[in-house]
This record gives sequence, structure tokens and C-alpha cells, in this order.
Amino acid sequence: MPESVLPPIRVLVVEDEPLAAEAHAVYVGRLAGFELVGTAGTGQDAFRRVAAAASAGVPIDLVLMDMNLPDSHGLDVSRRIRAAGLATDIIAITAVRDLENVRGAIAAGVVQYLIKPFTYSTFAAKLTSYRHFRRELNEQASVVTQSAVDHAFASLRAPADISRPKGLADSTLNAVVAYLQAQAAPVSASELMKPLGLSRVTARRYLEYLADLGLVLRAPRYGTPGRPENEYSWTNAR
Amino acid sequence: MPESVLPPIRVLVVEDEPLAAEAHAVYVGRLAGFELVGTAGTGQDAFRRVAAAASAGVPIDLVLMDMNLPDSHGLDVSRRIRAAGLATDIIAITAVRDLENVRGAIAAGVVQYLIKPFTYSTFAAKLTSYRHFRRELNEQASVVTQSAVDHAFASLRAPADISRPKGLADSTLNAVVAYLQAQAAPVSASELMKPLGLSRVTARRYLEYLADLGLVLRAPRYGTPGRPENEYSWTNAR
DNA sequence: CACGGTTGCGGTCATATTGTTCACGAGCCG
DNA sequence: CGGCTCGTGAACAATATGACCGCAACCGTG
Repeated sequence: MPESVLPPIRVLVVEDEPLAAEAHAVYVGRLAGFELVGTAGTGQDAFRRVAAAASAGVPIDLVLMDMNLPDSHGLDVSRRIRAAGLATDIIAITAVRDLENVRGAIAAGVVQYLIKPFTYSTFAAKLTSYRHFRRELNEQASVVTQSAVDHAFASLRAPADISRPKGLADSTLNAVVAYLQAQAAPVSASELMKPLGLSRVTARRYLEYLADLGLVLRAPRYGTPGRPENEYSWTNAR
Repeated sequence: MPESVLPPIRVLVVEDEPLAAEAHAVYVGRLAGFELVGTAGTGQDAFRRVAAAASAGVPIDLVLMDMNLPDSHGLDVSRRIRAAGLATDIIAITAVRDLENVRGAIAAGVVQYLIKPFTYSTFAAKLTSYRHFRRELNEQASVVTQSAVDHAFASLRAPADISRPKGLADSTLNAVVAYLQAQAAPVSASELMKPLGLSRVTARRYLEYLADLGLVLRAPRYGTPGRPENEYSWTNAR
């Protein structure tokens, strides 16, 4: 079953302060799987861009929305987007951190809430977890089970485990990546253990990590007796 | 922290089928910390009730929204509530489980997505996790931290218990469903084994499962020698 | 027209092989 | 020397496969 490479997630940065806007834009550009489609400085402009993109057939997938805009509040813009029925997800970015705003953000269908100031790693964690969510939904042809839906919703939450190789050693990781890149055909965990001298458990752990990161594709291999074996292949995309 | 100080979460059940509405109402009543404020049978009625309660100063906290309503779609009602800026959370309840609806639900700020039919324990798990979320937010003073917000979001979408029958793998199930949906003509178990690389036994097991769920139709195929072969076709129900 | 033979799928079971988890040990750093 | 990190091996759970038998409809003969 051919698994297509995912198109990048199209992002619009909404932020009135030029310096911050620039910073966010740079951050987005640094992340794999995201494509910056522009920045907007006002609520008006933001809504227009989102609506225009949707009707032009190249919808904006994600908006990084500052709450404090010169002409309106970010929540109002979010509500307008909702009211128009646009299928755009929104991550709120704000220095305001009172309860009412958080509640309001959730009620406006905001997917994540980032409090300024934040570090790049926090930012990256949020967006990565969003990418995770997108990928999981895309892997489903059609959502069939409650567990699949639960999984998708759960990956919208903020895990701190992104890009933090916990329990993984850099040297081993490098070896695995190098071997995968050299190999044209997909590789299974058992096939990895011999050439690299790793145990099955360890090999699988690294492959699984890379798959979660979206760097390798994972697909079950049928046809042999026994539980199906997952095979992993390096994605040359990007 | 004493739980009794919290006011109950006020719930509105939106469901046009009287039997289901009654069942949901009973379920809500059985859960501690929730208070049923009524049921609505149409989208119009639902919106009116939510708006009226908000302006009367006794806002509805949570709506259990059926997606299939006689006068409009649940997502449209959700968008209207959003557009009005009402701080009400929504849990979607639906038998429809395609990708588009799930995406749309998230974009409409839906907090959880329950697939009908569900057991009481699934229902209870979803509402309990929502109650957790409410409590966490209420425990905060007016100023919140990033980690507190993260925590709240996480428990908002915490996965509940699941009940995919054992012996079936999600990835295989997805592959089968995807193939069935892509195929216009009915498919037999043997015909499924080649394109997906599955054995006949496995293919049949998944097809049989989907048939039991009512997602595919099963019919014997006559005219060929040998025992008649069952053919399965995706039901485009809805 | 009746009736046994042929055919090829339906259903079940044992088997194979991996995924997962857990406790433990080896190396490293302070 | 103590604590932390990472890999290993073993035990257990999960899940597809192959083989086997029986069945239900076609297909011949009488």
C-alpha cells in the first residue's frame, strides 16, 4: 500500500509587532513539515487571508494567532473564522494568561495555547505535536474506531517528549540513521539487529522514535507467518 | 481540594431521537458533578436554549450534541454558538465517522468526539475526563502558567477507554477500509488478499468484523462453481 | 428428474514470529 | 562509591499464516 509523502502544513502567522512576527516566521521555517504562507498584522487582514486562501483552493491549515491585535482581539478573529466554517486550526499566542482568556480560547476552538515569552523548544514542541496530530488523521482512510479518534485528539495535547531523545543515545541514533539512509529497501527491526549489532528491542526503539518524528515511514509487512513485522524506510522528502 | 465546593457542570442534551435523548439524559444524571438542564430536539432549539441560559446568567457549560439533527447539522449549530461568543463546551455524538467530520468537529472547537453506539463506560470516561479538565482550570488562580495550560489541554483530550476487539490491528483495519472505499464493486475475501498482501483468513476476519459492525454489506455470490463466495461492499450509509 | 461427484470457499486451530514490558547489568559521570 | 543512562534477555501478549475439514452450490450421469 503506497504511502504518500505528506504535503507540508501551510501556516499563517498573525502578529502585529514586526519583530515578533519575524521571529515566529523564522521559527516556522526552521521546522520540517511546515510551510509559511505569510504574515498578517491585523485581525482584518488575517481573516481576509484565511478566507481568500480557502476559496482559492489552497487552504491555510494552521494559524498562529496573537491575541492582542490593533484592530480586534484574536478570539474575535477566531470566532469569525469559525462562523465562516473554515477548516483552519488555530494556535493562540499571547502574553495574557488569565483564566477567562484560556476558557474563551477553548470555546473558540483553539487547538493550543502558547504563553509569551516562550523558547524555541516550547514552540517547536507545540507545532510538532500538531504535526503529529495531522499525520495521524491523514493515515486513516476513514476514521473507523473510537480509539482512532481518541488517539488523534490526544496527540493534540502538549507533550514534552518531542525532540528530546530520552533513553536514546546519539551515537546509536546516528548509526541507525546512517544505515537506513544507505539502504534502499525498507528495513525491519530484526533485519537491523544483525548489521548494527543491536538487540531487537533496542533496534525497534530507535526505529519507532524516528517514525514518530516522521523521518521514516512505517508499514506492516504481511505475507509471512507470525505477527506482522513493521518495516521502516527513510523518507527522502525534505 | 474539596470537590464539593465546585458547582455542578450544567449539561444540555441535544438529540432528536427521543429514545437516545432519554438514554443520554439518564447517563448524565448518573454521573456525579453533572446537572442536566434539559434536552433539545432541534438545532434551533439547542441554540436558543444555550443563548437564553447565557443571558439569564446561568450559562450551560457543556452540550452533548448529536450531529444529525432534523433542521440542521450539529456542526452548524456549534459554529453558531461559537460565532455568538458563548463560552460553552461541546462534545460531539454521532454515528458518522468519516475524516471530514472529525476534522470539521475539531475546527468547530468540539472538545470530544463520541462515536455511536457507545457503552456507558465510554460515555462516563469522556465526561469524567472533561470534569477533570474543568476542575484543573478552576483550581488555578486568575494567573496561569504554560504548564498549567498544557495540563488542562491534555486532560481535555485525554483518551478514554477503548474497545477495539483483540486480535485486530488498527493498521490492517485501516488498510482494509481504505481499499473497500476505493473499490466501487463488491469485493470478496480472496480478491482482497492479493492487493493488500493478506492471507484469506485474515482478510475474511476483518471483513467479517466490519460486516458485524454494519459498515459493510455481505452477500453471497452465486453462479460460480464451488461453495458460494461472500462478497463485501462498503455501505455509503448517511 | 434425482442423485452422487466435484469444486472451491467458509470456518477453526495450531503455529510462527514479532511487538511490548520489565528487571537487571554494564558503562559513565560526579 | 552512588546514581544515572542505556542496552539486553527473557517472559508475555498480539496477530497473521497454513493446514485441515466441512459445506453449499454447480455438473454430470442414470
